[in-house]
Amino acid sequence: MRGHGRWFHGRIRGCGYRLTLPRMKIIEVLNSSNGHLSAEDVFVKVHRIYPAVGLTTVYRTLEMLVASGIVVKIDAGDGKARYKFKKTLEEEPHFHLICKKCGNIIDVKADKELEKNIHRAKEEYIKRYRFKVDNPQLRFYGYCESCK
Amino acid sequence: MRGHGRWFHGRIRGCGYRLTLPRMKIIEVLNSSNGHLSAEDVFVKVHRIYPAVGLTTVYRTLEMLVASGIVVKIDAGDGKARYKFKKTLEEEPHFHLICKKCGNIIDVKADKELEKNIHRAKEEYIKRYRFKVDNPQLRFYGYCESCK
DNA sequence: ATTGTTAATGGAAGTCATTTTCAATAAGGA
DNA sequence: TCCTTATTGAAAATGACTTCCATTAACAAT
Ligand SMILES: [Mn+2]
Ligand SMILES: [Mn+2]
Ligand SMILES: [Zn+2]
Ligand SMILES: [Zn+2]
Repeated sequence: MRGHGRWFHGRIRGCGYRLTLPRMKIIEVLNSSNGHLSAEDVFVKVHRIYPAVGLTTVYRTLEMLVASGIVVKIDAGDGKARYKFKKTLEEEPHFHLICKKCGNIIDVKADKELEKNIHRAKEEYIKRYRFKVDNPQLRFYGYCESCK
Repeated sequence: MRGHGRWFHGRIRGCGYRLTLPRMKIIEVLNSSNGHLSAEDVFVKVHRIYPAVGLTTVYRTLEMLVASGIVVKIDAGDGKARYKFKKTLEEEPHFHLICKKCGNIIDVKADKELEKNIHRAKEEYIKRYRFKVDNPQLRFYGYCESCK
C-alpha cells in the first residue's frame, strides 16, 4: 500500500508468479518505454540498469506478462515479436501501421464504422465457414514518415 | 503453342528465368494443390514425384514465382510462410481466416463496404501520420470447424 | 546436333529469433 | 530462519530460412 506496489504487482502474484528482481527490472523498462519493443530491445535496456539479466529471462518474463494480461505481444511480420505495456487491462481496439523499412509500429485508433464492419464480417464467417473468429487483426504495411 | 506451354511458362521465361525440371515439378504441385502450402509442404509433395529436389531449390523457386507474380506468399503469423498459385494475374482483394490450432488458411472474399472502409482509413493515415500505406492486411485468427 | 556460357541445383554449413536443458540461486510460506 | 520449489542464466538445441560452393544442365550461338 505504500506506492511501491504497482497494480501489476498484485496481478502477477495473483496469477501465482513470484515477484523477482529481474522481473521488476524488466517491468520497469517496459513501463517507462512507449514504443513497441522487441525482446532484444528490452534486453539491451534492462542490461543497462541490471547487467545480470539473461536474454532467456527476458523472453520468459515477457511471455509471463503476456499470460498475465499485462503486456501485449504483436507479430510485426518480420520474424521479431514486439511487446508493449497495456495502459489499461482492457485494451481498446486499435490497428497497426507497420513500417517495412525500420520496423516501427504506430498504434492507430479504430474507426467506429470500420470496427463495426469487421465485427459484422466476423459474425458472417462463423455462419458461412463455421470458423470461430477470436481475434481480427488489421495491419497497414508501408513506410513511415522518415523511411518513405 | 501445343497446350503443354502453360501461361506461366511464358511469364517465367519473360522474366529472364530458365524453365528447369525442378521448377516445372514444383509448379505442377502448386498448380494441382488448392490450399495455402508451406515450403515444407511443397517439398514433401514434390519429393514424391521428383525425389531429387532439394529443399533449397523449393525455397528459391517459390521466391522466384512470387517475384514473377505467379504465386502469392502469405505470412500466417506462425513463422512459416504459405504459398498459393494465383488463378488470375490480378488477384481480387480478399482476407484470411487463420486457424490457430492447425494453421489452415481460408480465403474469404472482401466485403465491398469493408473494403471501402479500409481504403478510407488508409487515405487518412497518409495524412494524419504521413505514413504511406502500401498493403493493408486483414486477418481473422480463430479456430476452424474441425479444430474448435 | 555440338558447344560454350552461365544460371540453376542440392548438400552442407550458417543465420537468427526463440526455446529447451540443467545446475545453481533466491522467493516467500512455514 | 529454514525449506521447498519457482526462477535464473549460460549453453546447447530448434526450426525456418539463407548462403556457399562445387557440380550440373538450360539454351543461345554455332
Ligand atoms: Mn498496439
Ligand atoms: Mn489468399
Ligand atoms: Zn520506418
Ligand atoms: Zn484448424
